[in-house]
Amino acid sequence: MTDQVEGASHRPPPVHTHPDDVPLLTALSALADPVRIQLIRDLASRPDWALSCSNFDVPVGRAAKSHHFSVLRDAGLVEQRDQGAKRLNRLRREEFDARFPGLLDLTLRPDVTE
Amino acid sequence: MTDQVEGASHRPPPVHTHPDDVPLLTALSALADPVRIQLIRDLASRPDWALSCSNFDVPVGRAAKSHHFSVLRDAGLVEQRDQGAKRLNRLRREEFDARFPGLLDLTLRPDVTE
DNA sequence: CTCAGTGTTCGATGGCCATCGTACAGTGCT
DNA sequence: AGCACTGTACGATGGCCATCGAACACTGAG
Repeated sequence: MTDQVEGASHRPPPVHTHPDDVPLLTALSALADPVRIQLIRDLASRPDWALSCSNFDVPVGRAAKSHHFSVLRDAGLVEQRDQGAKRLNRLRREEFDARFPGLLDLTLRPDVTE
Repeated sequence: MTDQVEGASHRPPPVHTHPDDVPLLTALSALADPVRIQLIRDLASRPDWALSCSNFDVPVGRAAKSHHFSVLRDAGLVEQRDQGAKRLNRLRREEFDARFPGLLDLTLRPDVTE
């Protein structure tokens, strides 16, 4: 029925951590990984909620990918929303930037990769 | 004689990497460590060349400390200069900030530690 | 209901890294 | 020369983490 009101989701929604509750060390550790940097950049190149987890092109299996998204959620970098079987993603640009000014911009700059 | 000209140092000078040659991932990995963050903060709280390696109050032995300074050098964060038996340190504020704007400021902010 | 697709969880594994103790090399002082 | 101090190099160790395969749960479609 494509019902938006009677959600009745029989699946635990993803647990999020707000950037304001994230220690600096956690944020830096989350960003200090090539796969996660790639995920963030891919995410930034598309509109919010445009990509589900399986749409990301990274050289790891589903299990590892799921793990990486968990790390990104805990670091306040990514928000997830369930829609059907898919789990849609959004980069928490403004909130994360308010907590760690400039850090996300730095990560998204293509020239610092060398 | 406390000669400044006839240095004749029989010791290999420390190898440095300029921040411009440092990939983002290297910089983030270097900063994603509690001991190194402490070293950087201690360094920032004193004038340039004021501290030798042994002066830092970090809960690790000499060997580990030496390793950490090596990592910081490779990440373009610290410059070292030999003076006698001591090895003096300087935080490469401007150069590093030119390459990764805001990253060092973020690391030095005391409130993001939580 | 069955099936294909999506994502999480679990246990196991391999590798990287922070740390330590020790030995060693310079340096300056007596 | 002898000594105390500073820092590095080396080998070993322990722990953490990224990854995988497999099993499982949920979803929407046929």
